[in-house]
Amino acid sequence: MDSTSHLTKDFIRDIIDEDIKNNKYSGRVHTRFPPEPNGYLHIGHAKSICLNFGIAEEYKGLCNLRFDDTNPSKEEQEYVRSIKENVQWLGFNWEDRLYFASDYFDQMYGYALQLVKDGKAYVDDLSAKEISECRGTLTKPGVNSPYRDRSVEENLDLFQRMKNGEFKDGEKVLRAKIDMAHPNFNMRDPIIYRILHATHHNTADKWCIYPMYDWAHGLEDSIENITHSICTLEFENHRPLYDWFLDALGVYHPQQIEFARLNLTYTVMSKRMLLELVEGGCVNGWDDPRLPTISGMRKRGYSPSSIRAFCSRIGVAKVNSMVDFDFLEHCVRDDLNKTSPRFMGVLHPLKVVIENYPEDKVDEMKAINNPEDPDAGTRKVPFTKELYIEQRDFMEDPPKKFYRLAPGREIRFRYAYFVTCNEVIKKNNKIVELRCTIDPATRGGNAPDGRKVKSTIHWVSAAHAIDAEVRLYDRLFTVDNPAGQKDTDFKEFLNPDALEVLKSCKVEPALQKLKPFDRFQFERIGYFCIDPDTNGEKLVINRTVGLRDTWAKIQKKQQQTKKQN
RNA sequence: GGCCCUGUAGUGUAGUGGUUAACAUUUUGGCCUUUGGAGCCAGCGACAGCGGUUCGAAUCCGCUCAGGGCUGCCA
Repeated sequence: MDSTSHLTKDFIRDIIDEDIKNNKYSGRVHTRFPPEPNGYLHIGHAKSICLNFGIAEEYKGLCNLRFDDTNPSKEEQEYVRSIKENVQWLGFNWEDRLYFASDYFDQMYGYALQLVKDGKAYVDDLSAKEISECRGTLTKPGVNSPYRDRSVEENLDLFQRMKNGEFKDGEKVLRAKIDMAHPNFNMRDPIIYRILHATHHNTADKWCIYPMYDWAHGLEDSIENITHSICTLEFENHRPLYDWFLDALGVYHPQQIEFARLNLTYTVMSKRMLLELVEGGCVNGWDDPRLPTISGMRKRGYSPSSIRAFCSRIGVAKVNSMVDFDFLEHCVRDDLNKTSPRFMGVLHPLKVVIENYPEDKVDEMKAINNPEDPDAGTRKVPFTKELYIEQRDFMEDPPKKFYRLAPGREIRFRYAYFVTCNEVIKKNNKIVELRCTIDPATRGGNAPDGRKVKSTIHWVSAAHAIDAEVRLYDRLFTVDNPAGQKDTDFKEFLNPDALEVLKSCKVEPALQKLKPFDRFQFERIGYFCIDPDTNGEKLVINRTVGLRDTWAKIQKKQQQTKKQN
């Protein structure tokens, strides 16, 4: 894959290289992407997907899609559906390797039985609160449960009765017998099974005991013959337990490797916060284009390849870091620039009348579809006497360095003519119309006498324009780290201007042919895509990201120097 | 107070005992241009600190400092 191929190796690929060299796992590479189906995937998951599936591709190995569905109280089929869709959309293929942790519940139970028989696990009657109290603190060792030394026979009996539903939620748990004084909390007799009388999205009411993450995850990896179990940094302290379980059972033992999860400025990435925004109505669902969810980004107009390129280019390491949102935007512009067809669209229309142009004439101007891609060809754009241009492309009293249209000034209308503004028509002191003339000799955009103009602007024929609603998206939050502000709820930093709806935009007729999710560029404005709200009556367009805007920067600077003086 | 992990330009990464410390992004100039887009050229900008080992340390060792994680019957 072109843009997604990594330029330099990271520490994970170094480990894999070393393993292959040493013939560990007989040179196999088998990874997995193991989401819990309790929410929609976001750009942080994309990093993990690209890592796991990407490594499998590079090493000619395999990558499984596995749902880690061990907690029925939080999980839903709808999330399973969306996750599968997102992974596919990103361009990855799990082939016939779609698995559910819940498919292994029988095997996991069998392994638990083995652990009990080996005297390495026991049933504890302590309540959740008591267990917590016995666990000790960061500096004080824990104390043993009074039930820790039950006989194997008693434990076996009790555990089977737990499974048979003889006890209520929370009455008993199965715990590994490790070390209550261990400096690592995860090793202080961790809970393996809890009682939960809940209906599971996959196994329905078959089970009333459910395995805990630490017990389940290593077994899932082991059962699936995974070689490298890649997860995020917060599981570092769990690795000794991961290893302990697999060693205690004497089963196939993959290795866990941890990397730093992705953080992005001006957004939030935790499922809890995303859920809060969705359920609190701060956004319109999980696929709101303001959200960093895969579904939201898709609707916003991000291409799968742009996301893959981003994930590849940010690299993988063990330092906690915060990637600039600017970099994501750079990656999407970079990708879309090469692939997007260009169109002309006017977001804030200002009428222009060409005085020296015949009333009924329609001239088809030839426009290039994509200057980056000659194969994209050309199209015809109708030019007529009455046109719309962008309000910001005209200034009655232009400041220095404003090169666009102004009274008495000649500029170029893209793919059309040199145009001179002669008169400004106002109503209530507001500019409502411009009277201009063209130089007929400049048709196509060049003057036979070789004279130049300072700028080129886009336009749309009034008679042919399609009305469109354009939704402009901006960053979701006003601060770069909304989740990291002490004493203030992250929602306080929501950007009220993250969505701006423009109802009366005028776009060129060729847009009619596009379908929902089609991506394109409005020349001189930015990258956009068709929103699925589009129907026969209404054309709705989402802005993915604006073009780099040098004039806006100059303007900003001019205003700043004005303020200083 | 314990255990684990991590410190390289503003940001993200590379660098595995000898390099003018690299790349990308950001930013600042300039060139080019029928998108003030794209592209091209140049510039600014970093090894957390202190010791040690070594002819030589961003790299190895020690200490200090800083950041992150760990006390769910969540994952």
